[in-house]
Amino acid sequence: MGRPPCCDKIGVKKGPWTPEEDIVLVSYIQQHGPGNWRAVPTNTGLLRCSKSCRLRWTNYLRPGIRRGNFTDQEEKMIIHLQALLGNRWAAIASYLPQRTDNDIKNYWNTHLKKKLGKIEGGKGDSSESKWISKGQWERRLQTDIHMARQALCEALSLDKPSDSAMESNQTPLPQRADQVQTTTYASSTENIARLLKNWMNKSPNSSSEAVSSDSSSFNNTFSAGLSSSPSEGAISTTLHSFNSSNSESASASVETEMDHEVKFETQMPLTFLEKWLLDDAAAQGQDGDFMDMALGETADLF
DNA sequence: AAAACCTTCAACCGCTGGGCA
DNA sequence: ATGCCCAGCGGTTGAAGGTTT
Repeated sequence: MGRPPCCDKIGVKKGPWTPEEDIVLVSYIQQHGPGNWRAVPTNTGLLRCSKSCRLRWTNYLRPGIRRGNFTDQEEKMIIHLQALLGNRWAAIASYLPQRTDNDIKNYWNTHLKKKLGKIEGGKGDSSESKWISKGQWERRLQTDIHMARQALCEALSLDKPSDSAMESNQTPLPQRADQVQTTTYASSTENIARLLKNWMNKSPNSSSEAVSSDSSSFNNTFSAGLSSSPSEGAISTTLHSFNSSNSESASASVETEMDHEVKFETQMPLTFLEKWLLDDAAAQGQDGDFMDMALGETADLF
């Protein structure tokens, strides 16, 4: 009874991914773009189920992922959004395009929950219980509507040539509109270079000098390191073509993420979000307590 | 030095909902 | 209208590394 497994368990590998597997997956997506995950194990020869491939890509190999410590701003935003949306990590992650939902979820469970727990401990009741008592689903629904509206606005504004967010070149990172491709390229390069670096370091035959996280040297490394791979032909394609094919044939979600990334870096999303939420609440004139609760509680924490 | 305990996070599991025949 | 397939999501697990005793 029950739902059959997504893939037959026989011959399906589980556990941590090896650099070799990563490279095969990346090279496949390089050619075909993300999506149609069902076909990925068949076409690549990877002994992984489609879910595992998708997860590996979205949580680790996807371009634009930032790893490491969360900034104060990111932390505040997560707390903020969690108060508004609950444990809807994918929705929260859409406002932190450099972070995966899995990362945010882990960070919440390992860091923020404790942090909040300490602070809330002195206050008595938890914010969660408040939520339930105040009609959580109605509010979530409202938030969903707001999010949809915002997404539409953003989508429409992308077509405008003079987006103020795009004009900013004061950030240290290359984030102008004409540099988005470069950024994407660098990000994916960094991800893959990192895994290659680890791979090379682990390999007794390899020289650590051969690998650099510098994107300019990556292509050489990439082809050199893979000359014995079974899918050499696919892999020898440059990452530049990966980037361009990705941007052309990849799913809309990837493009949206890139667009989010540009805006995130240049526009202080927390204030933007707050303004949006406050404006909306004020316009409706019926949810002041909701905003007070969401913003007030998190504001106290810092 | 080593055992016990704790923390982190990558990966898995199972459920849900949308698309399609 | 119905059932199947698939992608996506959130909760959970467990291995690995770090810290404490």
